[in-house]
Amino acid sequence: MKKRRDKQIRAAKPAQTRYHHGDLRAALLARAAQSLADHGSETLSLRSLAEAEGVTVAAIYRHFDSRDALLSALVEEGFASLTAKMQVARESVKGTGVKTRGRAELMATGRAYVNFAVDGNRALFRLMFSTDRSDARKQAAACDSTSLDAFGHLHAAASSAAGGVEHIDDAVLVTLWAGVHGMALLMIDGALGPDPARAQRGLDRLLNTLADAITGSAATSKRQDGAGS
Amino acid sequence: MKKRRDKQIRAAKPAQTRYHHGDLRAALLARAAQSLADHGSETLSLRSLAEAEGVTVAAIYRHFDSRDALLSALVEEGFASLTAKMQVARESVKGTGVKTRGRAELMATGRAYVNFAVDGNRALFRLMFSTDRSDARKQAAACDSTSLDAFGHLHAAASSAAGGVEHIDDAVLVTLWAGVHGMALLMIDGALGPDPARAQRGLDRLLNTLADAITGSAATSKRQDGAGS
DNA sequence: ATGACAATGTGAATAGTGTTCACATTAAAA
DNA sequence: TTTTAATGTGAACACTATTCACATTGTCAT
Repeated sequence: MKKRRDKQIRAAKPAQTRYHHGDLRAALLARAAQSLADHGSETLSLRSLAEAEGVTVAAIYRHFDSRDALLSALVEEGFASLTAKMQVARESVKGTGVKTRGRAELMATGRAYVNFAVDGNRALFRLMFSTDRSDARKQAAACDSTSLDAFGHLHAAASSAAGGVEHIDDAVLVTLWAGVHGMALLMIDGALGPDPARAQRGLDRLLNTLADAITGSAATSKRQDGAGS
Repeated sequence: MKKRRDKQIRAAKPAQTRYHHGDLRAALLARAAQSLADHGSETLSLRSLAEAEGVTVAAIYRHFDSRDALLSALVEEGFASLTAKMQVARESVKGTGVKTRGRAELMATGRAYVNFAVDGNRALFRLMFSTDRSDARKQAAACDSTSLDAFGHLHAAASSAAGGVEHIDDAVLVTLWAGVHGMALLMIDGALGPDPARAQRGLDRLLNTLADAITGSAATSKRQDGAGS
């Protein structure tokens, strides 16, 4: 069977057949995001998008230069959403003790990174870090701004974990990013098996280990907090 | 510009126009692997593959059920190659001291994982961990066998690092896998910037930190070995 | 209000794609 | 040698993205 680009995205609302749609660009993005979440990025056709919106394919090209451009717009939204979620997670950490609060911030931020990817944004997350879209301009810009925003939040959280101290070793930050990034992708791809608790334990261990490395404390091998159930 | 599935894969050798190709399946796989490395997985067309091999598109379907099935065959080759490289790397570690040798094995295995992905297998590596190919059967099998082979090598290396037969905590292993996996993908996607040394330092720090966590030793924050120069 | 103009949507056409099918050719088995 | 299974061919089908000349509409200055 051929992997069709899904035809029946959603039946369009009546849309009193007026010539101009009103806000087509936003509508297309919303429906594309839905289709992306439902069926992945490869099977996402401009034709079905247009049909679902009660509009012609060519109309899409008044708002996006190409299919890749539309995907890039979704990616941009995705990065904004990711950084927002990380920020919210970090700021919503209550706690008095400086050290324990820093660790909690680090863990909340890391969990937010992974949860964003796993909770309803699997295909989007993969797309966000895929470089083979043809518009390298957007990608370069994204790498220097949006993507690094996420990195910035990890950096800030790590700083808090270090007790507000500046200048966290870059190698540690890269390790942190790689850890949460890899965990997110392994979970998305189902490589860790069907048990979600396994990934959860792994993530907690990862963040605790890195928090220990950052604060310089030791004897973390037996740590279990946060993984409780 | 449309993202064409590349037309000019390679001019076919004369191929004395005999009706039967001889070993079409292998030839297709080889050329597909080349195209994958050169231009990514999305732009890989059966038509160009067939043309390059001096054969008709339909002939491909005598050897593969679908395009996805061909890609899955490449994925299988990829996992075999990855695990082989990991094994070679781990076995080629010389050393007398039990502890230092274990650590060296862990680092060699982890580096092999990342190097496989980065050195000429970028698109393949992404494909290997992509779940949206339609043949879920192969994927499930791959998850239970080939993919877990790689995990097995990480496990063995971690065991060595622990100084022998110890029972390594699964959460630590997952952390290890996530770390090298994420590092590989961040490097592939260029998220770490143009400086390769940065990723190298990050990877070394990651592996050292995890080796410390496994052996239970402490005070590793200042460790620098392996990241030399 | 009216005209000019830019924004937006339409159809049709082009070129490329995976997949299937009846048929042709060849190698291997009986 | 005859039969049979494997392999390759051409032509279709149903998709896809992209582009183009053209039609319709909202907006803004006159």
